[in-house]
Amino acid sequence: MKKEINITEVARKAGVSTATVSRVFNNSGPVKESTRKKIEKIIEETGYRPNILARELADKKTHLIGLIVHDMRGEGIPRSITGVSTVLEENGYNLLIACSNGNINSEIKHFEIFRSKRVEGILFATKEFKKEHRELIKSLPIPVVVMLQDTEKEQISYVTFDNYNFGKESAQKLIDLGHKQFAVVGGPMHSVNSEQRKKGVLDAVSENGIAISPLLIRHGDYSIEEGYIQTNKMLAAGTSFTALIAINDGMAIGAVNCLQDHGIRVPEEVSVLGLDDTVLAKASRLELSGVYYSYSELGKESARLLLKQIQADEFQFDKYIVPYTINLRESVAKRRHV
Amino acid sequence: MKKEINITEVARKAGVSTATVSRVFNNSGPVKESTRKKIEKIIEETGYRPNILARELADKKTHLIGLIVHDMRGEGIPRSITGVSTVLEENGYNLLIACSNGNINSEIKHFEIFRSKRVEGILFATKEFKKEHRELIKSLPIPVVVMLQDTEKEQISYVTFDNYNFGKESAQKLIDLGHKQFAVVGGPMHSVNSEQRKKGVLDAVSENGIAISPLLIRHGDYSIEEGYIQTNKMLAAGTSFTALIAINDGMAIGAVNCLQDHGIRVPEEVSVLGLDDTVLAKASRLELSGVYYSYSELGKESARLLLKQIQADEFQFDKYIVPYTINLRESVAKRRHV
DNA sequence: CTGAAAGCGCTAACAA
DNA sequence: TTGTTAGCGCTTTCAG
Repeated sequence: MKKEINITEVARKAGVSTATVSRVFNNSGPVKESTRKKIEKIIEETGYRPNILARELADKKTHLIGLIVHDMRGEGIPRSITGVSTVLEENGYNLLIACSNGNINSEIKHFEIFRSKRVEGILFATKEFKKEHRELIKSLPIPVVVMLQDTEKEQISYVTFDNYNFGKESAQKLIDLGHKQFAVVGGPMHSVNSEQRKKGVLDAVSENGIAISPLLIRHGDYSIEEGYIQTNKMLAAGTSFTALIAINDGMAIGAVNCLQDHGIRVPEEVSVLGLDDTVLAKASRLELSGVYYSYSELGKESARLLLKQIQADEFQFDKYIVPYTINLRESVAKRRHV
Repeated sequence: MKKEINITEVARKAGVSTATVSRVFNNSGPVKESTRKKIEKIIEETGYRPNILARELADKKTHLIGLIVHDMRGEGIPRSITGVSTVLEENGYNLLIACSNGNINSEIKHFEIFRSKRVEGILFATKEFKKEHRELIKSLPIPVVVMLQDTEKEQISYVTFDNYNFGKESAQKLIDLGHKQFAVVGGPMHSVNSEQRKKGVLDAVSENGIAISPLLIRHGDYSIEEGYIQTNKMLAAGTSFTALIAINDGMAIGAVNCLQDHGIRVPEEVSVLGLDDTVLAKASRLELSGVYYSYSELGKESARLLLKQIQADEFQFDKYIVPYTINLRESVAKRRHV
């Protein structure tokens, strides 16, 4: 195993001082052309690479950002990470990643490790934002930006999607198409994002003076299977509906499958819309309607917000809401037989 | 912005030397109970966290692993990363990630950066393994493990799937079901993984004395759309087939869609198999057959291999082939009308 | 049981 | 144009 060579070694071989080598490497001062050449030759020959740690220790800048995520399955987070990575690279920062698997102890541990590693800021995505998180983050001497959660009331900087509003606007679109009987398949009730979307939907509905049966509000775990199961239960309930909104596209697919298995035509009899628009939407035969929001953009903005705070050397509360687009496709139609 | 406090500061406040504080923090030497208590109190009060950089500089161990990937869309790589992350965490290592977007200059740059950051080893996933990669890696003073590529002939350690064999075995299964007329939708021809799978399929076919028309060997970019388009072209060619193998499940879905649009029943008239088994396979109405291999396992094994080399302090060539399972489901049937 | 001091590799201020 | 030196924060002998 070859060893890395250090600056002293290079200096010795070149018969100069370390300061001169440093000047050559960083172009940080005048060096006579001949000595520069000589040193460059040695660097070339030895394959010398400065030990950045030493430099970082000296000027107390690591150019390191820590990212803690709870899960990397699903297409959202990886795309966000790509966005983060892009912006960091443009700014000469590196990315330290930890995956907590939703375990709060693991999250806390990684905040600690990252702090010890002297990252200059932390990006944090968790399933559920708890009091412990708030306290931990408030006690940190470096800025933190929360991703995919609304931490407005904790006054911690965040970047997220406009869950409430696109939920509301989506429902309004269906209402505008004449729909009056709704069914909703929400996500897990402890998920803030899912609940916000659901609230948007329900608010739109009630603001239009439409009632919705509690039997037609169900919850699933985002999977295709659950979409199927919950839709099945709603059909069994016997209360009819002409529009179904699922909190994500996986469950929307399950819903379509279930409806079709019951001989119910989509969209002629029931329109289906997912509040989400991932690769899954494209896999289904029927072109599924959905709401698109860019995870990559979310990652980029999160990184930008964080770098801004690092550069400003202060943590002002800040936030960014990523825009969305509602894509109505095959699975949605005007209500018939009005 | 609060500042991080250092060991000297703690020592001063406690009225002891830095050596003693260090001993307390690391439990690395005898300390009188009363002084220990005193120091622990100060640590608690000040929230002191040692600067790991300094420690790392001192003992030349960063406990850092670098990971360079070309792309994080798709479900494979993120799952691999999770696997890597799990193993590294168990072993007290941290993960530095860079996304190259398949750009070779970016890849090289990150090898450089990681080396300067004194990572102890590098995991590398790229689309196409080039001569430049080989040379760069051979010149590095730290071990590298290549993921998702067979770098046997370059004698660089790697972890990958058994592409050739599962391609071959899958085709054999269909042959055993009586199929004699095959169609194949391969991936991009420059993709080694895809070509290996294809070769496996073709070898199985020819070893069984079956001929396959060149018109029924096509290539697509892995997307559902391309699966559709290429299948369409094969149907247009007029040569009939009873079994279609797509190099991944996305294209298999496209193929199924296309066949059904032509009124061809799956699997009654044509069996369809994807050499891949992701979330997409589950999204299709028809239960798609596929080959499953664990990306998470791939990540874990890659990390283990790398750590082993780091600990052994030598780069012996090593490799690991992740096992697979062939899952025949609804989309595959015995050949009828034999 | 505790402290003084050297050293990890590099940068930057100050001299020469 | 170049070298000397101090110092970044920590660990680790070596003395006491």
